[in-house]
Amino acid sequence: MASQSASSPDSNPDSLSTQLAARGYKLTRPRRAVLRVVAETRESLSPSEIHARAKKFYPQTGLVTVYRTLEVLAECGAVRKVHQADGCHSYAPASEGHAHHIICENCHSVVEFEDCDLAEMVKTVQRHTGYKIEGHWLELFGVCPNCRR
Amino acid sequence: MASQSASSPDSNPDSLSTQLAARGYKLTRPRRAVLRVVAETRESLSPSEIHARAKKFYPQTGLVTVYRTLEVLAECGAVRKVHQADGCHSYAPASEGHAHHIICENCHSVVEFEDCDLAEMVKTVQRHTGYKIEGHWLELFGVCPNCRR
DNA sequence: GGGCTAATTGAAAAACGTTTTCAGTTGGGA
DNA sequence: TCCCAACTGAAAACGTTTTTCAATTAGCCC
Repeated sequence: MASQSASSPDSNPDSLSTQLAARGYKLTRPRRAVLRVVAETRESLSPSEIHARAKKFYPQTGLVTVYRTLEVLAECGAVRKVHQADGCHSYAPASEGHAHHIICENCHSVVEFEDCDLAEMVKTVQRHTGYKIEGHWLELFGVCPNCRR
Repeated sequence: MASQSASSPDSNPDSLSTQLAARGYKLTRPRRAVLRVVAETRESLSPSEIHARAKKFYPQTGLVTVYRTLEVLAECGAVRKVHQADGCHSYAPASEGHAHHIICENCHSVVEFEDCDLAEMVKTVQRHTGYKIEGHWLELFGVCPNCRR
């Protein structure tokens, strides 16, 4: 079942805050700013885009702190790095557990989905190549409902 | 059916050469050097690794030219950018047509495979999200036969 | 084979994105 | 309120990629 990232329980700023606190991280102003940016977006954003937006909430926010906060959020699983043709330098909100992204080629909006049954394919490929397959990585590209109009 | 990249017809230096010529590219010494490196490897290599190896064949080869040649080769479909956890800065030999890579987490060796039947999944995801899905991108991670020993 | 010309080259410099360093600041428990 | 480890931003360091430019070279034409 697919779910809108921006409205999933885990990218809600409150639950993110408590999740950080639970892991012993302090809830500082710049972190709050980055959290808000991530929670409010439906697009994948580069660190510097996130920095620009975070400054609207807390103008002193430094780019360095954005990098550090993204690292923490990725560790918590709240964001995921998104890999695109032009590089792998943006982050998208993510909910818990195994999930993949669909990215709109037009507006970069991102939606998560979980239906990825690759078991059959993995078996075949293992048989053909002799590799022991331990993980996979899948992204879909397309056009979102908004941009189709 | 899976195929060893290094032995596929398209990463063979000769056919690569004629392919370049067909597109109006000149066959210069540094390009030959990069071609040989790509044709001979079974791993995914970063531009600077490729540069280091290319210098064995033509010592004057500049790193800039490696970047430029990789761009040309990617355009011809002879190499593909490989995306890994630590970044997306390496290239793997690629044969023609739609294919994906399996990358060994231990030695970075790369094998291609073509069995990717995602049609069913794509249909489901389209229904659930409203996105019109136009492409996908899949990489498998695992341990190659050599490293399993 | 020799010469011509556009494509290609390497070195240096610029431009990026990311990480490290460090002295000063701050969140949140005692 | 005080205290201290966690955290911060500015500056500098760093590695990768791109741009610039004068010199070189591949391959066509004669």
